[in-house]
Amino acid sequence: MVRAGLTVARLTQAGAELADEVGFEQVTVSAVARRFDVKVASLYSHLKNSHDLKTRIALLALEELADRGATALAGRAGKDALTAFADVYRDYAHEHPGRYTAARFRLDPEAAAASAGARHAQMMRAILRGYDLTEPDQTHAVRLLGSVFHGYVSLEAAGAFSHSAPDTEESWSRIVDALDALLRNWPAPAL
Amino acid sequence: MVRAGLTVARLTQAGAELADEVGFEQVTVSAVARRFDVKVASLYSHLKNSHDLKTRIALLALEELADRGATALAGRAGKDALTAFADVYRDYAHEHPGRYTAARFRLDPEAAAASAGARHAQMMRAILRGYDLTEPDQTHAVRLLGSVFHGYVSLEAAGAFSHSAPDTEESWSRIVDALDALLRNWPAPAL
DNA sequence: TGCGCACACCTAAGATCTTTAGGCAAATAC
DNA sequence: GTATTTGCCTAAAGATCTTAGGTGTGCGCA
Repeated sequence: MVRAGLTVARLTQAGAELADEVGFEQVTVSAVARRFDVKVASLYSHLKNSHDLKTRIALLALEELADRGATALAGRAGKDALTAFADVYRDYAHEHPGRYTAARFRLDPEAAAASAGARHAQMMRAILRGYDLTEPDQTHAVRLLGSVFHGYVSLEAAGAFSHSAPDTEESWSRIVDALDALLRNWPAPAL
Repeated sequence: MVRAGLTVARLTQAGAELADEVGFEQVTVSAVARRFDVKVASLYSHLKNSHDLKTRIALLALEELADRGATALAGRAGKDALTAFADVYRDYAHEHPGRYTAARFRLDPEAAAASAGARHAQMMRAILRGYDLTEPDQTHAVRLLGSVFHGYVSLEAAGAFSHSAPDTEESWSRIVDALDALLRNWPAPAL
């Protein structure tokens, strides 16, 4: 019989495609096996288990997202950088909804440490260099940016904004504008 | 044999408790049946299917959250209202992680329409009455608030902030302060 | 108080997914 | 060209979901 040429990388890739097509929740070891026209058990020489597959897809998505972020940030600063980076998140989520969901998959500590998570945080800090924030405030701002990007994209994907005007495109750009304004006038700690 | 006294409400409640104990992902029709010491098939006279159960838990969580929000908002305005409402979200997520996850379960349109989603939006609009925003900007601001609350709480729950100082408590209050400042100085549309 | 009916819960069974154990054949190594 | 590695397979057990059809309980009503 002809071998299918399974590798962890190809399985992960296929899982990511599957996620975009049918949703990350529906990604199963069986479904991936079907896609390679191979018996389910065969995947277990490459993957530890189902959770392992999902973790790998999550790590792939985080890498891709970080790569796009890095590209977007190159040669940009200030509001320009902020906008470009924000759009990377939203565009990625639109193009790859399943992968984006995967990127928010709860990773166990070891996986998290090996993930591109740190790169994401560093890029946000790089953006903030264009604004005038003291060190502790920078951390707060990083968390705010992460929250807004992640929150907006999630809610939009969940359809939370889909039943009200105006369109989400406009809200997005107005919100990014607002964040820029906020970062330029970050308030001092309350008394 | 003694009847267990199954009702949709009790099943939903049990599912919600289970979600908080072992995570929303682990909530299964079988697990709920086990909790009532009843055969799995028995639940299918009360529930349409597994998805139905999850939807009901999600609706329950959204109601509870809206109730708490309404209580918090009573007699408050401005920043006071904003802070109280924000804390409702975060506290609920801490107290009931499984339910909070459930609240973000993707609802089909009919379920969404019957959900407390509209109450949430209305409460946010009520908060914004304490700030001076024109109508379209109010919508953008509602979306921003939703994004930040949801995003922050999700990322915190996912452990995204757990490996860096300062503590998440402080970031949270500084971020709410920042939102207040932003709402008081909402920028005009970019040219 | 007793009768009948509705329905609450059950048994049975098929389908899908996960995971492990052990086997055969194809690729690779010498 | 043989030997070894290893990729993929068969087999099997356990879990979940879901449907179909059966039985006894408890309530409404006479």
